[in-house]
Amino acid sequence: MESIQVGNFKFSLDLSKPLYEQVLQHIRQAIARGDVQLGTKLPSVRDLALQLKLNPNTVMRAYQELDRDHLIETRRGQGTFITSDYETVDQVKKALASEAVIAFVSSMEKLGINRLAAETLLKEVVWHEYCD
Amino acid sequence: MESIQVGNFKFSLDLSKPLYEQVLQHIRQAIARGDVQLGTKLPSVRDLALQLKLNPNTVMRAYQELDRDHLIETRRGQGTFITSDYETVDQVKKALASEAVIAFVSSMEKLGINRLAAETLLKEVVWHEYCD
Amino acid sequence: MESIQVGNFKFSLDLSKPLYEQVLQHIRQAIARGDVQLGTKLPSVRDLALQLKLNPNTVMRAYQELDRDHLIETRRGQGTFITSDYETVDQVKKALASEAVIAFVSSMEKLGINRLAAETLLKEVVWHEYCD
Amino acid sequence: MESIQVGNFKFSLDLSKPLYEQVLQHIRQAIARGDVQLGTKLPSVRDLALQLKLNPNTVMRAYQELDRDHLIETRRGQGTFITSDYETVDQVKKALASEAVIAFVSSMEKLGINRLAAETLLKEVVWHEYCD
DNA sequence: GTGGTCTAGACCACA
DNA sequence: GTGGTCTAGACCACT
Repeated sequence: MESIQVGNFKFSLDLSKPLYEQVLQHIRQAIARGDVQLGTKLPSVRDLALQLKLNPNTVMRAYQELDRDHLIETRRGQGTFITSDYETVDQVKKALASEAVIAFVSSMEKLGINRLAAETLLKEVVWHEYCD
Repeated sequence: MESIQVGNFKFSLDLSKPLYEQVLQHIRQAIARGDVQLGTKLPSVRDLALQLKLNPNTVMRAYQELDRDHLIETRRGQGTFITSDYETVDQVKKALASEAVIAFVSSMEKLGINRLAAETLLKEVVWHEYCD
Repeated sequence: MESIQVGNFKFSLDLSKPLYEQVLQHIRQAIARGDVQLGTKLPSVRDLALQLKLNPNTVMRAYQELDRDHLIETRRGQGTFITSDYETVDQVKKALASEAVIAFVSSMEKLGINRLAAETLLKEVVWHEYCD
Repeated sequence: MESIQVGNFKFSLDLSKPLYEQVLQHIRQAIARGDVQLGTKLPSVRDLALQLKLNPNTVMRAYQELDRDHLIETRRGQGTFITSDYETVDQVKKALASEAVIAFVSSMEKLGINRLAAETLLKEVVWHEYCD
């Protein structure tokens, strides 16, 4: 799993998920995390595809989906830009966070792990992470 | 999303993921949760397929993947049985739990949400759940 | 994999191969190895099935195949007996041995392992076995 | 038993074992033997199926099992490739070789053939092979 | 009766 | 174009 830096974005792609989805997620997370300034220009589809060694269609699809969520906007002849609307970014961030939380709680329930045990597990992981 | 009860198993299938995987997960979770007794016979491939309105091959694939993880074992001409080895079950349960925890923590990190904020989110969800 | 002693025969059954074949092999090997005296009476089908917790049909099939090779013979109303013909036993033994040798050499060839390397591997295994 | 050449692979299929397993083994052995270069593209599922006169599903199953062992990797929409990781190949090769050796030694023991006699048999076979 | 293999053919997602 | 999933239905081996 190689990691490639393009502008302010860091991409690491593997085969476990669709490539367009991974590209999409990396960009979305960078925006949500605040790693990139709102209103900034994104690399062109062709450029990013070249650097990530991907088919332009793959990058295009990632951009399209981000556009659909209004996280980025394409201006004819000028390129693709990150939205300037903080509200949108915040909403997306909250939605993603909420999704992750729900997925986690749901997993614990499906495995029959109660809240206390789940919290213990969480602490263990956080603890291990600090060891790295 | 209809829910179907077969023996001690409850299945609810949708189209978001491969059917065989959903069947697999339901059975695996039931075993991990301790809902079914170890060593018990599973419904036959044909039987489960009939009740879930699936093709036998789809059910079979779920069974085969569980077999590879040693959570179930197939005895020629007799049927398919849940493993009697508690160790295996426990390991699988721990692996699944750990996977979920790591996915959650990773999501939070990718979104730039720190531990405190993450915990707050978790509590909110639990609170909402009680409302349902 | 539990091991069960019945008369002079030791059976250890698993799920990797057909049960009737495993029963057949255990008996055949015991005869080839000289562990049981020629002309001796075998346990009855019902008896062996009971002790091995198998379906009588399974044991029956094993006996039938051994009968086909004239390694055992069933005498109406008296039971099943190991052949008294040493020639037959010797031929079967040689055939099985030859089969094993050919399988081994074939495997090595298919993996592109030459004779020298194969011999080295063989010695390693034998050496490890002595450690046990 | 006809033999079919496809790219750098030679397939000869019979009815003694599942077809998907034979396909799997031929590819695995070719990789272990070093007959094909690591990182190379395999024939597409449909293509190989066509040439071997098999159903695509049969070929796919062979590919999937090889994928699980990390001997090959499938890249969405692009095709199936032999792993580039020499380590994995080497491990698999060693495992297969070891398996064959153990099977052989075990057979000899079960037949009550001692080491010296086994070595004699081995030499005979090699001798016969040169006659062919 | 059980599971396992195989075929034929449809439909989908991805690049 | 690629692989992945699913169905329908046949046939086989084992118990």
